Amino acid sequence: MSRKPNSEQRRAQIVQALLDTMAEHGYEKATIVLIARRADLTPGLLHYHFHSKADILLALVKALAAAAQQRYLALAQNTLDADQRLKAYIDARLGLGEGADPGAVAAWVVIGAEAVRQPEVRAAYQHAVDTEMALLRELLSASLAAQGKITANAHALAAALLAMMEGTFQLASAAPASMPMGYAAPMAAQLVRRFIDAEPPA
Amino acid sequence: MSRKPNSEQRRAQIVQALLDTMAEHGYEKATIVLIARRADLTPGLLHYHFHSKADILLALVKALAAAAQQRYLALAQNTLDADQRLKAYIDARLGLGEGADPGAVAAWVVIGAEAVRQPEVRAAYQHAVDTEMALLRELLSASLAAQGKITANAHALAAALLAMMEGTFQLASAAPASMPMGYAAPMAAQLVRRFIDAEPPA
Amino acid sequence: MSRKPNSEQRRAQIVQALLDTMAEHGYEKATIVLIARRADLTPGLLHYHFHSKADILLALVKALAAAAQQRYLALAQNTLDADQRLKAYIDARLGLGEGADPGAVAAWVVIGAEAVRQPEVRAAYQHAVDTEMALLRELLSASLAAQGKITANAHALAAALLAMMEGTFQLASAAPASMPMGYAAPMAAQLVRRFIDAEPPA
Amino acid sequence: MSRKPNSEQRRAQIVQALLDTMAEHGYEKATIVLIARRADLTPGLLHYHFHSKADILLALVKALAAAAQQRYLALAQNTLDADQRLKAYIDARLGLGEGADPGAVAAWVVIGAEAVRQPEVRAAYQHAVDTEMALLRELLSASLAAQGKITANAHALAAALLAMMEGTFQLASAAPASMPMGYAAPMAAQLVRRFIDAEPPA
DNA sequence: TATGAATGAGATTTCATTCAT
DNA sequence: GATGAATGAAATCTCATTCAT
Repeated sequence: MSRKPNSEQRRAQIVQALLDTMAEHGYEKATIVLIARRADLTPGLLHYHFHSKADILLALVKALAAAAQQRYLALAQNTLDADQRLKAYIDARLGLGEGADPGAVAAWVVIGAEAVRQPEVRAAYQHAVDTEMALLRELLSASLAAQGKITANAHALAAALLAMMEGTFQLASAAPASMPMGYAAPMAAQLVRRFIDAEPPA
Repeated sequence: MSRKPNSEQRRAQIVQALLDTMAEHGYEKATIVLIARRADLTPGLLHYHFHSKADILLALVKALAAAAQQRYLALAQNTLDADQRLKAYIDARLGLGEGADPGAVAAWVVIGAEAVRQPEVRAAYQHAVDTEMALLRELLSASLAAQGKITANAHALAAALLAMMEGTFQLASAAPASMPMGYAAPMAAQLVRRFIDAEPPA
Repeated sequence: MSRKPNSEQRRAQIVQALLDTMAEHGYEKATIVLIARRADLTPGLLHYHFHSKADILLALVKALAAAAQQRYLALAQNTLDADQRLKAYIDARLGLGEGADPGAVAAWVVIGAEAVRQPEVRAAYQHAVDTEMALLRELLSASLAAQGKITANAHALAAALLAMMEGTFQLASAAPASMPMGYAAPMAAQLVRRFIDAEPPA
Repeated sequence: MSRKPNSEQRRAQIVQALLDTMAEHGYEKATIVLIARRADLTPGLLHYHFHSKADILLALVKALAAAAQQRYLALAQNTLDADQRLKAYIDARLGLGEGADPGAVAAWVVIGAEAVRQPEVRAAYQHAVDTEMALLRELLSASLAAQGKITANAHALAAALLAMMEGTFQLASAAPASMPMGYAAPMAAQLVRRFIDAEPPA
């Protein structure tokens, strides 16, 4: 409201700088000075725009969650059939599109670990997970229903798929050399497909 | 005359204290003082037995990897058939047995994030991942072969399954409230089972 | 709007405080807290202006070397004849003028010992020695030439004179009670004088 | 007296280890563990044979001073004439013989710096300097007298020569690359020779 | 808004010395 | 004599946060 015009831009700039710095150094070693340097700002200014370093992290978690939500909305707009939407979703998350921003992926992994100990981060992380779970469940239920299958296992299947996604991020960030390239999206799609095919009819 | 060395037990004690402390506070906030207090030792003694805090972490990574390897060996001894061995493996990793040590799981998640930025941790983490991948691939290949299926996709399937496991640990540690309980092991088993069933014959 | 930088004066202040503290306690016992106290600053601030304690030492070495260089320039400006310049130089270094800052002399002695083990200090120390050697050689060559003597031994003579100077500093700092007072400058001048007189003509 | 047979040998072993370690790391960084390792002993044993680390240093200073004294006695035994004895002394101190143990030279330089701040070391250092001064003065007086010269300046000349020696050690240890090789002994001898030659007759 | 110096709490690490065995 | 673990004090360094300008 009373913020000067460039405030929002500054905040975004700082949040992005935290993302970049965290992907490289982790959260604790992403010092205010390093973040400021990356953002091409001065340390003092970061505390003008954010109350604390933890606040920047929180803003980042929310920004990443919002970006995911955004991708969902873009996806939901298309009036594709259920199977195509599910396929598109998996590709968006695990395909080359996601791999195109390894920094965000690494930052997300670091955030996941911070969620283990920081209650506020955990809350934001859980909220993002809940949102994603709801979306996934919806996509899977629709796909199951379209095949005339029971939807009772949609929840558990969504959880397994989400875990696979999070684990893929983890492994891509921490052990890229050990994983076969490009395996994730097609294999996930096929696992889901065959699971659905084998489900009993409704 | 001379004093009896007790380094090995002290080191184990310290490593265990790091595990406990890390599970609760993360790596950076697991200070030497906290670790020492948990181990009921003085801070100086930690640096007598380990060169640095990073060294304790490295020892922990190796200990956890060795423990996993140990579970594999125990498993391999049993002369179960391929399917039973695969099922037992998944249960051991994702079932209640694994859940019985949530501390180790949380520590592993934190280690995964540290691997993003610490080269030496990354190397040890990757080694553990490689070992696990090799084991998983062997189990899956055997199961596929036993069904008379092609084994070409064993590698990608192993990667997907490993990702699902790592992601399950992550979600169990950081967003336990959001996940359906006990979903992981049976759902993973079923996904793999149906995938294998749908593979073409060799 | 923005704050005016004062780093240069702070750095000089800190370097001077290290000099004072080192002259009294040596390098290792010149702790950050002691230096800060002497400079009337907080310990943290020292690390804001210098990366490490070793960096302060390096700055001190360079400052002392620069001060010596400065004295040379002031000396060179005077258009005295060769003999007078040489005499003035020896007096400036070994006479009461130099003795007027026993702190700097003691600090220089301590630096010489640190140069034995710290490569970066050694490099800076060597550079100072090289500069001094070049100057001395020039002064001696001019004096020899003015007398019509060969200048082949100017280098070795310069080395001997420099050694005498360094040793005088050492003895003045570590064993002042054992040395005859005020012997250094006149005796050095006379030794050089008689050496030159006895050199063969060019 | 009541010490066990190997005590003296152990002490010598430890003192030598301090010398070696100090030459490389300086006094403060020559830790008990490093010294013990160099002596192939255990840390605890060092404090059995010496009350404190400072005590080992003191023993080292005395050992080095005694070794110099020893060289004097060996020298004095020879019934050379005054000039030859002086020449032999300078060679023994500054010639290749001395350069053959650069470790002892470096240790002596470090001791000189420690003498700036440690009273007990200073006392021992001064005693060594006094002894050396007395010897030098005697040699110079004898040489002057043998030439029929006045001996009034023997003290100041001895001081200058001692300073040159100490400075040579300093420069050889801290700036070896900057000094002409082998300059020290012949140049010192020549400086003294020409000084004496130019002295007035008694 | 913006700067950058300044603070102070706290972290890791070092190490002489002690001491039970 | 000998060992090596243990202690505790102290050192360097880090860094989020504050604040005068």
